[in-house]
Amino acid sequence: METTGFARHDHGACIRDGVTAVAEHCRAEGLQFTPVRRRVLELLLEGHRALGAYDILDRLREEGLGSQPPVAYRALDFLVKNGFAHKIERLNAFVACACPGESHMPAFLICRKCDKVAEAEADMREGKLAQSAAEAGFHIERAVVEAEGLCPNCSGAAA
Amino acid sequence: METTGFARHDHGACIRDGVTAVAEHCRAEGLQFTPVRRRVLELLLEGHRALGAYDILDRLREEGLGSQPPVAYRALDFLVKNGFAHKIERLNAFVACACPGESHMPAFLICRKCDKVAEAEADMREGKLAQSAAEAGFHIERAVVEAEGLCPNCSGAAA
DNA sequence: TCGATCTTGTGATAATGTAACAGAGGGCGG
DNA sequence: CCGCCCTCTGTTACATTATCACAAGATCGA
Ligand SMILES: [Zn+2]
Ligand SMILES: [Zn+2]
Ligand SMILES: [Zn+2]
Ligand SMILES: [Zn+2]
Repeated sequence: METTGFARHDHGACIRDGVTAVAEHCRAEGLQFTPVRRRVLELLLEGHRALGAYDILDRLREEGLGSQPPVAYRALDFLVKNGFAHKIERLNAFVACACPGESHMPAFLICRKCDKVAEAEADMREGKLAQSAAEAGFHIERAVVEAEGLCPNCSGAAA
Repeated sequence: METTGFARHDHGACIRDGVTAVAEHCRAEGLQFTPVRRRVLELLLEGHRALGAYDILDRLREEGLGSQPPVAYRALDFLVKNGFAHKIERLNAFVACACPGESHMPAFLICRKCDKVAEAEADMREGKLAQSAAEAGFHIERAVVEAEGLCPNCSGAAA
């Protein structure tokens, strides 16, 4: 149950660890962790915030790593397909995965004030919804769970 | 716990009841249930499926009710804002609400084969996710819950 | 009737996402 | 070394989804 992102933590290590974990997974599975893909992952890890594809593309362009939409989308597709990042449907934006490589059903807590995003575990195949889905004969395979509200920092300040 | 849409039911009544329920709510609250808004609601009720804004716009155009995107988006905004319809973020599409007017936290079961959508209740303010969110100090206000899988009809056929 | 307010018509444009194809590069059997 | 296959990249063009801005019409109560 990862809910870092709101809590204070060593964020430098957070980025380094995220990148090296993905690098190792790629090595282990024969995936190519190319410069563009690495850089996009770093950008996603940078702020525990969701970034739009075009935000990322702007950064890549500044750094000479690519200038056309497909460059950003391809890197993001790679990261999402391999479980190193997730798409936040509500925001049309992307975040780095908190536990890369492990297959899971992620849920997200999105602060509407500071836009930070934390990842949590929410297996929708159990719980009340799953139960009534099962009663209706519906078989849940995947689920998008995106909760919006106020993070601890902002709910204090906004009071 | 509404999971109609997959079950066989009197769909003619389903549409009529949906429209009249919304009409009454509008009357009670002084909202204008204009022809475009009514027609968009009918279209959404038609198939228990999510329709894109441009699908709706095409239908409106055929019927002479409007031809430019804002026409469709404004009607949809009205319906969503007043709880008569919901947006399915995963599909960038819209469905009629199953219990119009009542304030609720809807969840959706989306069949990946036949594209039908059923609405269920899933108050994310209780349950495991809410609990760990609370532990992290996060206050959930709204939630997008969209489960994808196979509906009873399709899971039999697809086996 | 008058004005305030909500609704609609319409053209333009922004934001997000894909298709298609040519070229660069690296491993690998010949 | 060469040519083949494969993945990744560069680029053009395009498709889809959504919003802005402003004028005109409809509604409703004072
Ligand atoms: Zn961090
Ligand atoms: Zn916050
Ligand atoms: Zn029905
Ligand atoms: Zn189905």
